[in-house]
Amino acid sequence: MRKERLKSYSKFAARVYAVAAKIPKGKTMTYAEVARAAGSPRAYRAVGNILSKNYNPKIPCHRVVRSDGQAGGYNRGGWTGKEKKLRSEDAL
DNA sequence: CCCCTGACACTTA
DNA sequence: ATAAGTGCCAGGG
Repeated sequence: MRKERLKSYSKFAARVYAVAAKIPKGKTMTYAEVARAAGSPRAYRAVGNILSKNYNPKIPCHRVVRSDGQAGGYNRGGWTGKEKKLRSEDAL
């Protein structure tokens, strides 16, 4: 049984969710930007970590990309074929 | 408190 | 351009 995440996330995590959910359509944010908006510009690592542990359906993780502009991992490595094309143009 | 893990970023070879 | 190493931060056990 996987660990139940419940709402045990800290303020930082909640901030990350808020920021990620705020990403407008046709736009992409890097983990660094999200971490910065979350309050810790150096916590881009924690952002990815929390995002992966606490995945929300309202959080378009595929819009969150790396500094290279390359997407990281959606759904813990589970990409949907359509999403792949979508994130190519980002729902353009 | 200590150790491990993780969907990153940056530098050097 | 690619690979490997290092540094950063937060969460969970």
